[in-house]
Amino acid sequence: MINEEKLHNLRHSLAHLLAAAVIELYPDTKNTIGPTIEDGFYYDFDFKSPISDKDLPKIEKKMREILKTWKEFQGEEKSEKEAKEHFKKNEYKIELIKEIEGKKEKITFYKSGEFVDLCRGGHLENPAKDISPDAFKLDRVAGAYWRGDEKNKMLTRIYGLAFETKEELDAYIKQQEEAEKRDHRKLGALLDIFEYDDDVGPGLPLWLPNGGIIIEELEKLAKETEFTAGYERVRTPHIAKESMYLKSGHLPYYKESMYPPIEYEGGKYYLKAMNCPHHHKIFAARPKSYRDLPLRLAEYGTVYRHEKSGELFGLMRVRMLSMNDAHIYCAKEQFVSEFKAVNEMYLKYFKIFGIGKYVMRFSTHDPKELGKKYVDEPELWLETEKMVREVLIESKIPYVEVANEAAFYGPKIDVEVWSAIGKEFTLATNQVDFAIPKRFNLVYTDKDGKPRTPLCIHRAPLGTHERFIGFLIEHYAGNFPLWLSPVQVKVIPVRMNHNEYAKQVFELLKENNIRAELDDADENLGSKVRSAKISKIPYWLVIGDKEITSDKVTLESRDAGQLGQLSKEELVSKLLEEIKSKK
RNA sequence: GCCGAUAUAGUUCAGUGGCAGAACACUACUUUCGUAAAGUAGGAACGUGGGUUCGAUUCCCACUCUCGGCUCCA
Repeated sequence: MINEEKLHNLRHSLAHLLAAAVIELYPDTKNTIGPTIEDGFYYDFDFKSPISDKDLPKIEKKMREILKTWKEFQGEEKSEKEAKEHFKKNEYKIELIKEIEGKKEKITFYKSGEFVDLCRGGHLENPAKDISPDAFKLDRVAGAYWRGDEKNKMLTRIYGLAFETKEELDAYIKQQEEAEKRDHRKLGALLDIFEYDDDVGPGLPLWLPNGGIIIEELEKLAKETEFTAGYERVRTPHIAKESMYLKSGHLPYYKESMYPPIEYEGGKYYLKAMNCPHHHKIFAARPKSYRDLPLRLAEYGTVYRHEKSGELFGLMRVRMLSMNDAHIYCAKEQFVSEFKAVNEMYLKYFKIFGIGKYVMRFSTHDPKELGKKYVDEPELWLETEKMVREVLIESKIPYVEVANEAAFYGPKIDVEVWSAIGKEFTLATNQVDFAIPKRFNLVYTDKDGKPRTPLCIHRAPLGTHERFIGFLIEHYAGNFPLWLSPVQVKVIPVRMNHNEYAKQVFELLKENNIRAELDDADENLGSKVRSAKISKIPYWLVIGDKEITSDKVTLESRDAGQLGQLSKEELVSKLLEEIKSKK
């Protein structure tokens, strides 16, 4: 088994090799940086004329040629002057050299064959011997901004896959192909869950009936859970006047991702991109006492965000989102227990859905950005961040803390998950807001008769329908548990003359609110079973002479195979029990 | 938004400067069948707008959508 450092060195050496091959084939190209990544390496270049993935085989061939001549890596320390002289035509390297110099670190060059690069080291001793020429593959070409900043020039990034052996590379490629099969975009079409239409617009999904059922079930779960937890449901309009977003302070921070306003009778109306201000207005609609707190206002609120065209991705990144939103208004003393209760709700949901692989990301502010990216309340930032951190530690929830990623109005905790093809997404969010209630002059009368401003917790444990269902499709690979399955049972008569009895069973299931479908097509049994399996339906019933004679049904399961004969009553109670258990 | 790629029936994929092909799905008929595809027939497509050409789905240009990334995000 190769150790991590060796694999890193292998990939890092290959990045050098890629740069060497590119420079040899395209001599006027400027090479920039080339780190290793999870499955290989990449290198960013500034090409004089653009290249495409059609050029990769040629580059790959050149790499293999050069590899034979690379018997060692020689490191050498250079002065700033020598380094700048060597890279005088490459402004990117000059920038890096200045940076290294600024940090008072050593400048080192590494040379293999004819190729020299600015590098801090970490290579194989003998690339020609230690790199298997068929265990790497140039994967794709992509654009990437210099230093990851969209204000900078766009460079051309070449990605490569690299492993110790060809077998590992092949296994990795195979595994990626398997993962693509559970891609929610593919399964979403196969299972008739959602669709896009050019006339409706990009990022605006149409939920087909099967998607509609999943949405209804999720909302039912949320409504029941929130009712028990003391939330109250509200409803708010989809548009609002500009003045509200000016008051909330959202407009300067959010204008880019809001749809342009509708001008009407001299006023500007915006499509809402968040529900918070509307809920704040509901808080303000009646005078509040400390006895009204905590006040928990919930709504599956639909919002519109004009995400950049290149950012759209299946159901995971869309322009219309229905959010499992709620705002909890509480006194400072109530904050910890409320925040804890919200966390517990998250964990309860994750248990229901069997979500185990996620990261809790605690995002805090950056004092340097106060007044710019974040509201200028240095003490409140520190105070609320401390409270959140303590709740996390006390609840023993593993988390990572990242600075400079908070919302503009307070710290937040995001739940990060990965899509089938490896993209990272925030599935759910839980945010503290100490700023906007003040801007809206939200107050309650405290015990001492004085007005006080409440804290606000924004929370959306089920995220948005779009992203959550996109995630669930991949999480279950389309094999939804019974309670979420659009079709729960398919009734399959063996021959046409069994249709009548099958229809009776079908009606019985429907009377019990079980989502059944009757397949009375003039087809043979094998073909009907096949279509039930392809649609990933959790249960089907086979009805033929045997069943009619015994007045029973034969139950079969997608996950557990043949379950034998049951009476109709047993069938209904078994299914209802499983639906109720949400297993 | 930026860099690169793609676009042919509902889906997966062929193909061509001169009448557009398959499989599955769909519809009808035949068949009446016990566990992942019965048979026959039929309807159904070259993303949009320009250009080159006697003629463009094919070549060129622009746009749009989608895909792979970057940036951003629930």
